[in-house]
Amino acid sequence: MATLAEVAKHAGVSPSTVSYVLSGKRSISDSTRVRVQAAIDALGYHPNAGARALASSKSHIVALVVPLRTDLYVPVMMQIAIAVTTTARQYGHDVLLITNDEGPEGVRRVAGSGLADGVILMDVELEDERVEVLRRHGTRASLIGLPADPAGLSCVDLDFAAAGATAADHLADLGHHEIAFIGQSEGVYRRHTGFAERTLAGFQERCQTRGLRAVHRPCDASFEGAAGVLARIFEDRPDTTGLVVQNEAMIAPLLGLLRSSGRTVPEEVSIVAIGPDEPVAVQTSPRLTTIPVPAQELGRQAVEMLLGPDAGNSGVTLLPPTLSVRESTAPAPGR
Amino acid sequence: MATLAEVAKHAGVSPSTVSYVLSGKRSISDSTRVRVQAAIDALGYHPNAGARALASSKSHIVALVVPLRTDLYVPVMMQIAIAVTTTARQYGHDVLLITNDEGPEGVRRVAGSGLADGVILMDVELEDERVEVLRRHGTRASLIGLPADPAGLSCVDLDFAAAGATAADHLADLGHHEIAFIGQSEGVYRRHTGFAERTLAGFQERCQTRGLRAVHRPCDASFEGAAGVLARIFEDRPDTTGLVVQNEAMIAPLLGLLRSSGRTVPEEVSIVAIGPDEPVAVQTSPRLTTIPVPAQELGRQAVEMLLGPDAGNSGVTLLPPTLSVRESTAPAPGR
DNA sequence: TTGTATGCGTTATCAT
DNA sequence: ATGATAACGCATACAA
Repeated sequence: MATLAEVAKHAGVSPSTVSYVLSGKRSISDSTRVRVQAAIDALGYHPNAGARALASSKSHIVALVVPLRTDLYVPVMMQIAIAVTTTARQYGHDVLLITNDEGPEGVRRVAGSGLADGVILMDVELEDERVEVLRRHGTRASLIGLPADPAGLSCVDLDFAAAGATAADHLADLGHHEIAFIGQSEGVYRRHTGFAERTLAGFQERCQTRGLRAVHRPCDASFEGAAGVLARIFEDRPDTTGLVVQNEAMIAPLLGLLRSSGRTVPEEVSIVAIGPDEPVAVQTSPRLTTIPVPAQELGRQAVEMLLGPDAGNSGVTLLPPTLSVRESTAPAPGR
Repeated sequence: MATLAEVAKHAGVSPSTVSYVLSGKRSISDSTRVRVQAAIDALGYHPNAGARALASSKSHIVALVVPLRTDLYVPVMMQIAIAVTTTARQYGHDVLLITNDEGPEGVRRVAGSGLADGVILMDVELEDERVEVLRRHGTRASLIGLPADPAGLSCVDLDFAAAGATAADHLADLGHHEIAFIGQSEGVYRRHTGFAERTLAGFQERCQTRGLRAVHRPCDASFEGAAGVLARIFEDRPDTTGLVVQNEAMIAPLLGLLRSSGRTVPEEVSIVAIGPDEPVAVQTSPRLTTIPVPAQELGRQAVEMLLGPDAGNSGVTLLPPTLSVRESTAPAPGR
């Protein structure tokens, strides 16, 4: 591995000149720049990451902390992770993957060792130990999701409350009166996962203002779970004509169950899905009306908050939900 | 940030002693070890990653190169990524995420800069430029998947040929005669993606020995794709009673289509799925008979080959397929 | 516009 | 069993 010093010798300049050619932090005459560049190419020089990190006390690495739970939908995480990685590259940074089985200790480790310049937290909980570690440590961080107290932090998330409200509105506009919210598994609510609670709150509030009768049913990620929930809904409230589903894994089973129970979508039952657009919504029949979670945008903005032009400005960014009307929603029957 | 030198002063020992307490590379009297440890705790010392990497020329980081294509099933990658990360941690390593949009250059970057000690390649193609970069560079690497020439490389993969054969066997054992293989999208085969070709080859060969009539149909990841393929299969060969599906995203649509076209599973049509077990197979109705891709095991072994006790031994590890018989396969009708 | 010299925090070699 | 100290490769403040 060639070193900067060797490049300098080869080009007949001083080491600092080579360094400045690389960093562009001071002006270099064209002639020497060319010579240096030639030497770099000739020797196949690559700056040593460790040395660079030591000298500049910047690792050019951001840590991405991902949950390893299986009860939240995986493609969203993957999309976020990829968006984070590609965006970080645009700022000359790499991404270190930290799984949450290390807990807060993982965050302490990467922050304390200077391994990462900044940390991105996914799947933030309302009271999150990792956030405390970051605060104490003074590490630059950005969160995807909202903790109970976001003071001094950079956070970005979908405005799930608005998403819930939008779903209710859409069904109300179509003349539905009895609707049901099929949510995540109970554990998610028990952990007080922010996004789930906010969606539900926004949904319920809007149902009230619009005069809709609504029920909430958590749903385990299994065929039985879906079957049980669905049966219960139509037993308790046979006149239910609208479903809001925030449980992407259950979309396919749900559609199958509705079909085999003889309820047509959207003629008899309308469905609005809150979740990832990509894999599921467009592969179903009928195609789903959705309020997509903008995974890519979340990842991008998280990095932007960390490394972008006005990094350091703490604050909460709530992305407005969008409604993609497809084929799974229609006017309520008998209207 | 406390430094090693400060810890040394605080403990009244020399810097090297502290270093050796940390690394355990030479014997230390209990008394000083305790004093040093106390100083470490008192100052909240964490070794600086950059300095450590510079001095030891080991970053304790492995790079994981993930594809960003959307036509291969995402959960498998996520499972592999997580397995890689947790296993790497057991060896005291972290994982750097590299997306394949950087191409071979990304590999060159992390290897050349010493950012990573080793590289794990996912979604390896038969002729893979990245492999050449690694070879030239002499970087330690392990591949998940098989290149055309694996000489000198550590590779691990599911034995997809055996998997294809196992699927054929299972259907043959059940008395099926006309069967169809629903594969990945055409692009995957055009790129000569190893696993797809090997599965198909193993399948076709075994069909021949067992006297089965078989057709292969690539399938795009869309509802229309599934519908078209299915229609074509039953038009060309109305007596088809067995389906082998290696396209996890299409499982749900396929089941839906079969149901709405009045073909019952498994009474009239049997289905064997080759793909991830977790999310899809157990959420369907009926539950799918599968030959699972052991994502976790693949990730674990890839790390093991890189960092484990006998790392450096190049060689190809083909994991034997397993067959999970569930509810989607039954004896051929009329037997 | 370019060169010189020092320091970054560890590891590891050589002493003792 | 422990201490001194020279690398490690680069960035940057200071000179010229």
